[in-house]
Amino acid sequence: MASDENKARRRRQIAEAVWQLAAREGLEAVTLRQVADEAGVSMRLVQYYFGNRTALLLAALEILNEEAEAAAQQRIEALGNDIPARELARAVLMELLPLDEDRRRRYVVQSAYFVRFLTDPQLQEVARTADPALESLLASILEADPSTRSDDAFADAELLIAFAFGLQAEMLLDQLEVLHALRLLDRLLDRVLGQPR
Amino acid sequence: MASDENKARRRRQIAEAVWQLAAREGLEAVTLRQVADEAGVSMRLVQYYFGNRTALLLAALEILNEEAEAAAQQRIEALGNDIPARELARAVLMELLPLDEDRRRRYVVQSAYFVRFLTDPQLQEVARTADPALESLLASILEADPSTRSDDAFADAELLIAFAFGLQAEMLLDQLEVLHALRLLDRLLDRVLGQPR
DNA sequence: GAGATTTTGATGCGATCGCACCATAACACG
DNA sequence: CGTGTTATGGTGCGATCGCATCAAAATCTC
Repeated sequence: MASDENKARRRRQIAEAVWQLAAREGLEAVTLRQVADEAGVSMRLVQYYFGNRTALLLAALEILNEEAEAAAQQRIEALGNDIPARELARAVLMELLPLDEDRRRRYVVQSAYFVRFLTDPQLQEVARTADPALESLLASILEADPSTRSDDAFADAELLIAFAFGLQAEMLLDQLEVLHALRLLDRLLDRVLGQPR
Repeated sequence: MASDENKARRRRQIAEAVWQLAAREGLEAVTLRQVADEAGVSMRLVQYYFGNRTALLLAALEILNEEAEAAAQQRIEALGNDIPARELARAVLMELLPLDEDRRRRYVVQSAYFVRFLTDPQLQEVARTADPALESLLASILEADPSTRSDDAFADAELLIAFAFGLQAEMLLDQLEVLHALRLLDRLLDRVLGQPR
């Protein structure tokens, strides 16, 4: 039936309202009534599609993560296959930075969920199963680089990703300009992979 | 008058209740009634000492930051003056990690405020004026190290601190063990300062 | 012990919250 | 065309929120 994709579209539309509200006023402003207003639908519809508020917040996060991964993969694949490993690793790490309004909004929302993970034991499981694929991906990229002889590519990947998350937070706070952040990223890549030139 | 320090004690006691609640159930659970219960005083007293909820949250953060800085400074000064620059830098960075319950609770609370900074324009100023001293401190430590010839110690300091913040987040999520985090920190120090041995 | 300060109590007001109930409009499909 | 699923709107209930008001204890200070 076509109603399935209509259903998915509706859910996405409502989830988008959740993101918008969360990014603008925080997760505690994500009430059923505000979400309904933001999405331009009735509060009853939000209940119809997601049940209760907890389920709404959880589903909105899942949809956000799906779209984020799809967008990141698309942006990286657009670079082509024949770029140097260093450039590829750089692109993966840059994906974690709020370099446009889309990603900025996304990481603001993710930060809000991050804090909830720290106090809500029910959500804590979701956080743990979300990321480790990222480290593996980056590690495999680093290992494929002939010019790099790292004794532990996975450790380097973990190191780089932790650094990128730190940059992300400081950029969200407007403590760090884009160009400055990229300069630090390149500096770290130099230290970890060896000078490129 | 001695009432001034009594007043400060009372404010600290109530602020402590704010931290406890925020670390356990998040900042949105910090209501005047809950804070009063947690502190073992009447709600009226919380109003008496802090006025409204906004002022309470702001004051609780300021007191938290003051205590954090004092504790960090004390812990670092306890190391003595004659330790190598690398060890000193390592100690400064370790101070940013949740290595005991005190710091864990503190960084959970700070993370909650961090997210509020992203949406509350009134608080955004506080975030910007909080940290830059940390980078300067670490940069001066790095510069004092004769075995290090960095072209830009401040950039190295920024890099290391961003990385430490990333570690902090992953540790708070229990995605990273303490020993693993310290191994990554040492690995990065090797890359930035040069191998120690 | 008088006077100032600190602390508590009871209580109410308007607003908002999540959630549920009921009725009905729009639409798909045999 | 009738029937059943899907989608929508309106509305109220109990709970909680921040904040305020009026009054009075309890404690401290000199």
